[in-house]
Amino acid sequence: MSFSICVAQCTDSLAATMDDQARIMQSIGGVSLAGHSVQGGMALPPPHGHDGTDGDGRKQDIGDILHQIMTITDQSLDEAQAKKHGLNCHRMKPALFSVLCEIKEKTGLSIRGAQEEDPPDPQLMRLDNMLLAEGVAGPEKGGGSAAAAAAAAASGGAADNSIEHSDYRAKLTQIRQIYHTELEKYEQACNEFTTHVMNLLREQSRTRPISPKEIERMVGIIHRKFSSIQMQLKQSTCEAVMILRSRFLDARRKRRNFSKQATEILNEYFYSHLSNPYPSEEAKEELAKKCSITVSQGVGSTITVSQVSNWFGNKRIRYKKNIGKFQEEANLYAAKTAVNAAQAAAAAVQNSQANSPTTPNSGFQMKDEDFQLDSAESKNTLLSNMFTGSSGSFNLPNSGDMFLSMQSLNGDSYQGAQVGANVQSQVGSTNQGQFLSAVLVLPVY
DNA sequence: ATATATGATTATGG
DNA sequence: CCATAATCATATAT
Repeated sequence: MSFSICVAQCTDSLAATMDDQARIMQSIGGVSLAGHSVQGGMALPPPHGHDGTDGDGRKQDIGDILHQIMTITDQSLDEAQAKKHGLNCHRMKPALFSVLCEIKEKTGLSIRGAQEEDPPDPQLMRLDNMLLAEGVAGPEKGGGSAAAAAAAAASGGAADNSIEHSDYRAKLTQIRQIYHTELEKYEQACNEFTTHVMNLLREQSRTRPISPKEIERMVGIIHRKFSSIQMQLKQSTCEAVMILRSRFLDARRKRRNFSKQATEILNEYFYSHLSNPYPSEEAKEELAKKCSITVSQGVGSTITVSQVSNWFGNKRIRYKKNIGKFQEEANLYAAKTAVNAAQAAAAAVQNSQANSPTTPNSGFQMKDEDFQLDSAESKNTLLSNMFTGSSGSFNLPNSGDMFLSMQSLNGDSYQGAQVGANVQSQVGSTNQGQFLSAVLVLPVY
């Protein structure tokens, strides 16, 4: 058939379009639009039988049509619009249209079927779960108000914890807000685009057959596209959260030693309360305050209550684990407190300023009656600690070492001031000497 | 470069 | 929530 042959000669770019038309033309057989000139000057072939007697003229007509089609983009929008309207109004249009629909229905079924409901992407689910777990997705907790509420709630007990985490939380909130904003934006854009496309298709459905299924498919494609964009968003959000988290954890893990002074204060408390090295909450707060005060000159290394707790936890366990290693330290600090106590006592008794060259009592305030009590307690517990190896509730499982070492130092049993006297004759190391001399000062008061 | 010290975190139990 | 014990990871000493 000459028509189809001709059509087959079309350029590749037009082939698909023309193929449809060729089939349509074939299927409508003898029906033609002959005799009805179309607005815009496009003339359709005159009525002809299919006897093939007028092949050349027909070819010429078709050539014209093709030419017009190919140059249609050269025409103005108004012209095209008018032409479209003209076609729409053509009296044969309903018949043509129904045929087109029919064909479409047949061919469309084969187009579809291959791609259908894809299972939920496991990776997407993973991302969703993670975002949910990180609190990025899920119910909005009100951003700033939540942070404020949390801070308020924590201000009593774990204020430091909240402060430590506050900027992490702030950043997380920021990420969440961006995420939600973007998500909403995408959602909106998706909806807008969908309705736009649907309107377009509806508009086009007047001139070309579009089945509801096709629209549905189109919407599906759009949604898939947008959900893939959303997945990218989720992915980048996850990434941001991960980076934030790792940075935060790194920062937290980054260890900075306490200042010498802070360590001294903590050690002093520890060894003066060796029998029960469990500072109360208030005591911890005070220690934290003291430590941060003494170190105030440095960078803002504010030692928090939880840091004090950490310190005591570590200290207890490490002391208990290897008492021998801490002996020197224990003696040192015991001596310090003893000296201070002695000085305090001496000062109190003599009502004068008894300054010792070994320990310029700069860091310690003796005005405070608490401290004096502590000092008194420390003397007692210290002595019993040193010579029994254990005391109070802070029981030491392997206190034998200590006991032995002390025994080697002091073979006698312990009896109050006598101990000091006995030990005095065996002063060996400077630290112990310091301690012992300090102890010997005790009877002064 | 290796060893030790140390602050922080985690797991577990009360 | 607090204590302990183990562990991590870094800081500092050797």
